[in-house]
Amino acid sequence: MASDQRGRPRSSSREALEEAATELFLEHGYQATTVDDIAARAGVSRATFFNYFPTKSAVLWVEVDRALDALERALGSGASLAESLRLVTDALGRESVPLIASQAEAMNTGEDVLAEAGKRIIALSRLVRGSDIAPDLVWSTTGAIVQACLEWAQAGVARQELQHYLRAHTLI
Amino acid sequence: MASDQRGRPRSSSREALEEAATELFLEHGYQATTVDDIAARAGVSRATFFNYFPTKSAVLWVEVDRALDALERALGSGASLAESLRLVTDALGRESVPLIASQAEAMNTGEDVLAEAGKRIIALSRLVRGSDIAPDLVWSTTGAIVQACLEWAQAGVARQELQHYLRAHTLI
DNA sequence: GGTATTATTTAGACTGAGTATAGAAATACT
DNA sequence: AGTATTTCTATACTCAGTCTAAATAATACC
Repeated sequence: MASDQRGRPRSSSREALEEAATELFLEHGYQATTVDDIAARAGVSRATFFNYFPTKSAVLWVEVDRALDALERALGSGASLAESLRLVTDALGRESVPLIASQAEAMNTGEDVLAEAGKRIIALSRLVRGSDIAPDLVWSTTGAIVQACLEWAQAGVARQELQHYLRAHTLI
Repeated sequence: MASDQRGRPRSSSREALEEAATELFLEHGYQATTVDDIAARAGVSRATFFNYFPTKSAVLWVEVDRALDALERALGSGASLAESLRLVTDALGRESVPLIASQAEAMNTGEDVLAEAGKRIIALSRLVRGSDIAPDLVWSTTGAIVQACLEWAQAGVARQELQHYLRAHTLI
């Protein structure tokens, strides 16, 4: 197996699965692609898929989940929400728009992917609740963050950094 | 309550299913209850359950979905968001808190119910987007509505009408 | 080299949600 | 009565996700 070559362990199976899933989602749509299909194209077994991803949809959300984890860590170290958002978005390139945001349409995603989006929004709201934001502003703040991220993700060639959209909503 | 032994139960299957599901969710938790269990207690077949509810979790959300439908109708008739919210909440009694909101904890609901909550939030955001609200305020407005509804649902004996909480967030 | 240890992968069986369909049973309508 | 329509059921199916136990790496250590 691959040892950690720089910081985190690199698994070729994981990468192969991510790649195979992305291809198949774009080729045949999210619904029409089964976990078996993904594993087959990646050249591993079905069981291996679930070694690396808890659910089929998780492949679509790796970047988002990583960002949420980073935000949680930042908040955990005592930073304010605004500071934490700055921190997390600093580490984000202008072009690293999550796959799910840029390709959702092409993948013909349906209700289940929608539900997954909702899960992340709720997870975000929990982080906001645990931050320095006043309790009665938790959800409007959560909504504003979602809004900023969507504007960023859906922007075309004129896309600016995520921080710009957060600033426009006076979040940072 | 049990129905008569011979022939079909007088009450509609739908009501029997709703009741059976609620009981079982409270008795054994949401996860531990299968659709088979619900159908068995309701005295109907599993297939009948899916005649009335698209998913197992839908039983928990009937009131919420009804409210969302009402909001959609109100907006469809040209009313502003504030007016529509007033309209819908007028038809809501002070005590008719959705089952899911008041009993979620007792039902030991997990990730899937969370995902269902997220679906409704996204559905709400779509309605807001189709209303008179400015595009860049869609999500913060959505968040504020969610906040108000949660405060209402989670209020104890001192609960006031939903309109009170919406007003506190300057939504109506 | 060889051997123990550990990480990774695998097959396979299982549960349970959700879908599809065709037919049976109840109800409504005339 | 008979017929149409709705409601219900049996059954078989797909697929996601869980679990277990074993096989196959890869690595560490001697």
